Amino acid sequence: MYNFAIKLDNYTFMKRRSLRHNAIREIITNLAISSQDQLIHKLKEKGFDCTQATISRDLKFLRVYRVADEFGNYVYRLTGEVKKRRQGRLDIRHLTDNIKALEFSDKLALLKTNPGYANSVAIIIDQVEPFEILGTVAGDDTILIVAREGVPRSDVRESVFRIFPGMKNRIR
Amino acid sequence: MYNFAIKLDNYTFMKRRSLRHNAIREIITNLAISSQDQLIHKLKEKGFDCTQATISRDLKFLRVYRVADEFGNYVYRLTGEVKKRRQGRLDIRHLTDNIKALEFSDKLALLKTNPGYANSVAIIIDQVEPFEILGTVAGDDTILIVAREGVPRSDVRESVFRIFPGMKNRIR
DNA sequence: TACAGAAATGTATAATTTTGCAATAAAATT
DNA sequence: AATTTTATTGCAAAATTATACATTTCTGTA
Repeated sequence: MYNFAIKLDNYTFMKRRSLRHNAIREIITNLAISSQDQLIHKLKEKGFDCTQATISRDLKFLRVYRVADEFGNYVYRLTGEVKKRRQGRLDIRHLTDNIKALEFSDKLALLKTNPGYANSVAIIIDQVEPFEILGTVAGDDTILIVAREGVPRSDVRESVFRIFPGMKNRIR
Repeated sequence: MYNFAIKLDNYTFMKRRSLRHNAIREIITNLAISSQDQLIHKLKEKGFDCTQATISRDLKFLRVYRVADEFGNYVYRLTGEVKKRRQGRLDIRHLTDNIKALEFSDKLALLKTNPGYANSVAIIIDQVEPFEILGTVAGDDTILIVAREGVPRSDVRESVFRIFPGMKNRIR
């Protein structure tokens, strides 16, 4: 008699390492862990006893990484995890440095930025709410600016320049 | 005479740090860098001279992280970098679960997702390159889908459903 | 220009992570 | 079961990264 389907909901037969890996996944998705030592302690609470070296290998195996969060603290993340929205203090000058071009096509204005900056730049524009601008849609490195009906390009351009004064200096 | 397209390729007025940040982005997207010392050397080749401490701060600022690659080596990655993950059933399934609505306005289609998922979903659409869809712009929770000229809404809808079959079951 | 405050950086050091190697445990083979 | 092979782990040291503090550079203003 053979087994054709093997059920694995019983953790009893799982290897110790696999169990620990699962525990690690669970811990770092629910808690803000910023060092392997912290992880050791949380694991101990769950009954897993191991050294920091083992954790290091586990994290390597699981492709877990450590990255700065929005508050400037380091946290561990699972690969492929969806990143959270970023809010907070944004430096106009810094953002301006990452704006590459302002172009027009029909009634749309496109603000090109360095990769990853579109959202931050668009947030500023949205906060200012210039009369000339109806709304924006930000991708990764491009912002689509929709002008209010009847507003000419030059006005849109000026309103953007009003928000990011540094841009003017970089036009040749 | 007006400028309708404004180019900003003059980096002269950019802060030193911003320039270095750009260089770092470029280096780690193109090369497999596994330590900050390696990065220092590559930066030196590009004319940026700084210490490891500065790099550490730069990487923290840029939300760059280090993770094990498929060969067991550590490499630096940009946050939000496009992953060349296999496009398996599970991924599609998971993403579909995070799609909330498909709406139309004039010639534009808007795909609403849960926060943070717009980019991942848009990447899939871009990869498939359906004939009906000219391109997409992804924000945080909204994707703007631009249809090819003359393509009716129903065709756009069908092409989206073809990519995310699970949608049909959930969206009326 | 001179000055005050803020931002960026280097130095030295602390904190943290990674790894070679030996020991142990687990799995496979005979 | 005994033996061999492979995988996992701890220990200690090396490698790497983060940060406190001092110094320099930058920015805006009088």
